[in-house]
Amino acid sequence: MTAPAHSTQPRRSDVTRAAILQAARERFAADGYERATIRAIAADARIDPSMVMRYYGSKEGLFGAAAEFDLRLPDLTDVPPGRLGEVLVRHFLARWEGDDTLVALLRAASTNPGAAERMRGIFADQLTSTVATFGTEETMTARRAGLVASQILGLAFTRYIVRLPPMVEMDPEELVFWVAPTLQRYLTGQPES
Amino acid sequence: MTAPAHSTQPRRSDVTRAAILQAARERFAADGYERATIRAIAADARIDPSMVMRYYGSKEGLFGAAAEFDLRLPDLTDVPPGRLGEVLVRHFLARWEGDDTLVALLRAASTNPGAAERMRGIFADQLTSTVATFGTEETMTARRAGLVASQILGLAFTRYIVRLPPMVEMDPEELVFWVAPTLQRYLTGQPES
DNA sequence: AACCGTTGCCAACACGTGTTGGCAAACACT
DNA sequence: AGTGTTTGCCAACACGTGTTGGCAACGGTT
Repeated sequence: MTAPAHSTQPRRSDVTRAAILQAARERFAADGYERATIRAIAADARIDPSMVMRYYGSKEGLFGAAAEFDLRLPDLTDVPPGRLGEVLVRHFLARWEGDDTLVALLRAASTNPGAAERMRGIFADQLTSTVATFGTEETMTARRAGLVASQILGLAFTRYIVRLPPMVEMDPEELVFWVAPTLQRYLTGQPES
Repeated sequence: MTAPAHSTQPRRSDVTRAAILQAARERFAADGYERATIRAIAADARIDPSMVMRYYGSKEGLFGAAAEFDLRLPDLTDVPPGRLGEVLVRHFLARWEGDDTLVALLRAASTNPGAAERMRGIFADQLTSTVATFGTEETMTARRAGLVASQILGLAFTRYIVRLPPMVEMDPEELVFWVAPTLQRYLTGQPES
């Protein structure tokens, strides 16, 4: 909102903007939307709180920018149909170990309506469209995607948010071993007769 | 803190206490820990905010009282071993449709460390001990319980918190159909070789 | 060198929060 | 009837929040 939105020339303040964004992601991920204060984020980024306002307009605007997230779902067309679940779990685990964004979004979605809306968008659009590539019937596709989301988000929730000890201790391979068949069935299992 | 803790005679203010508790549960469930204000809870209970403090000491104390929760897991010893998953899903769905407490705890656990701790306690103690009734090896039992929790909480999270449309629209029977086999495998499936 | 937009900080505002102390009415009990 | 306790409300405090406006230093352009 400071310059023409589609201006492509780099601004001198880009490093500051990036620092703010990273600090915001970390704080939102660690504390959730309401506990993460602009002052704390600004302190992490070593700048004045008012800078955050100038560059991102408001706290909600900052969150909107910090919680931009792409699942980066792989192309599943050339995956053996029997290994879809396994590929998906692996992808998700790799995707959010080391990226705070999803955790931030997850934490915030519990209390912030806007964040919940975005979460809905991500899993409705990105996941559903991926599931649809090899699915058939429309409402069934949506339900399969929803079920996959329920297990995936439950995994993330128990492992990264609540930190249930057994879920934290299991290494990725063991999680894949247990969870992959679940997703597999949600994706390709035969619906109720 | 007002009277001898173990006094069993009813106080005249018990109805007020109960009203506060119910309003607190609803607010915590709807808004999460930080957004649910003492003033709003007091207004719902048609009482002065200072009453909340007198009866529950602090906001955290109020939450502690409001989020007291028992999973009320049924005795699984006389359930056919092949239907454990089904029984569990049914129980959970019935348990928290119409009781805000778990939703309140779930929302709060995302941002409030104390709530997360309590959540850990509930699923570690209650669920694990139930799983242990027919389980064998100790760390394996804990992991089975964790996996069950991941799917159960993921179900609750997507259905009641984020409200993913397909997860909201599915009726309980359909959820049972899909999720029961997952829990069944987490409970009785053969571990990694 | 003079100019103008950008980057940054400081101080402050308006507001909502949890929390407290005091005081009046209602009650219980002798 | 009189006394001590309980229940409730009011007003206020101290504090942290998001947010704003002004002002100094800097950078590039002419």
